[in-house]
Amino acid sequence: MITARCSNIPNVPVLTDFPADPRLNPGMPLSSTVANSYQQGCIRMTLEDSELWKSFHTIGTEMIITKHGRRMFPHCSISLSGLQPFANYVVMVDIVPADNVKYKWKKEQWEVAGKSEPQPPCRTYIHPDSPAVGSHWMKQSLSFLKMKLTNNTLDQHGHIILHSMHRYYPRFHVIQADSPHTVCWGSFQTFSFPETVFTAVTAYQNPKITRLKIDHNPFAKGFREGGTHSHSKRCRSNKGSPAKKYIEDRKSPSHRAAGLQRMPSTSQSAQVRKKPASTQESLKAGHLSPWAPEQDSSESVHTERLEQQEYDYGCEEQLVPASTAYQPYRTVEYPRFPLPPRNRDPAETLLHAPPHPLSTSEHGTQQQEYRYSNQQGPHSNPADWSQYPLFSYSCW
DNA sequence: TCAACTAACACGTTTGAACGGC
DNA sequence: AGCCGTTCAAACGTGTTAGTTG
Repeated sequence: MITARCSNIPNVPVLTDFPADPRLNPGMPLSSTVANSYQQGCIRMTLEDSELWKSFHTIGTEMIITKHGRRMFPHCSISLSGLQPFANYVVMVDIVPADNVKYKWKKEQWEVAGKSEPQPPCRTYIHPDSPAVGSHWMKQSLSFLKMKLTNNTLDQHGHIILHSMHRYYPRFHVIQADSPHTVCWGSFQTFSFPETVFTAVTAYQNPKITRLKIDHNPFAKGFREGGTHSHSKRCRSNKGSPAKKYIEDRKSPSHRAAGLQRMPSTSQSAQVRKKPASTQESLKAGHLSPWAPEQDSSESVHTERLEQQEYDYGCEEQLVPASTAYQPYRTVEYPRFPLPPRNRDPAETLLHAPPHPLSTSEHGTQQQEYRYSNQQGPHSNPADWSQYPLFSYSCW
């Protein structure tokens, strides 16, 4: 079930424990009808590990943020198709608020705890392979494994700055550009996935999330054994540990004969290719939270409530059901300057200027500045446009 | 008093340099 | 000399926990 659609707002999933009052959820997507303005040759994006994401989403994904930066788990990994093989593209991610409230964990569930904090400086993580030709991007999946989240607003490492106890979702941008420094001239498309919404936390609140992470995150294997991961449990001998066995296995002749070697490191490889059985088991075990989508997220992204919303992010964005490759019903192109010949009304293009995640009603000024900049043409120097979230951060 | 946050901790995984064999 | 596979230690990433902060 494809649910891509056109709208002026970020597309986020519907979480049924969100407060019913739409004023508390201005970031919720509109349930607009699917447009038929399919554009030939437009880009498809697929979320890798969508089953894993769904497993977390079902419970209510939480992402740890720390002062020094913490990776996401599950991490963002996507695959692309429909790019022009020999054209250069820059792929980037930013993380934007899913709504304008903050939450608290109370009595085993999330509750609204008031209006959101002023948004921290929004940063963009540019995929380290950028820029690369379309054939490169389409060759294999793109992993944003090394992207880190922090709650340190003074962070100097370029990590994505978020507020704890707020909900966010990642947006993926594909920009046709020869350099990250020219992305502001490139035509770009924005994608988001309904199951990637998460709550930023400094410590896990929902124990189900902890268990799920321990089950799937290789770095958390030290916490797998036992129901409670007490300190005493962790202080155990290395004897028979997975790592020890791993080293021993690699030494054994059978290991060599079987060709079991350490995989070459690559930033492109998806960490979790197959959903372990434990995920399904945990789902079967009744880990369905009251706010979980009760059906495939690709079918759950529309709600009536959303139709009431008018939330002007000044952008268009494609909502991508993760279970299938995205089939664009409508694409958004932000043309270069000077404009290449396109069958598009330039005035319309300006209306769809790249979104500023802060461009909520509270941040209308910045949004206006952004649009103004686009209308005026290229910025004179990087410093001019680095204030805008899409161009503020690169990771190479 | 309580919720949120921080740093330290121990453990597993990843990385990459060094080494040896061909 | 160059390639390939193996080894291994250091660096990194993880969730937990106790203490701190507001």
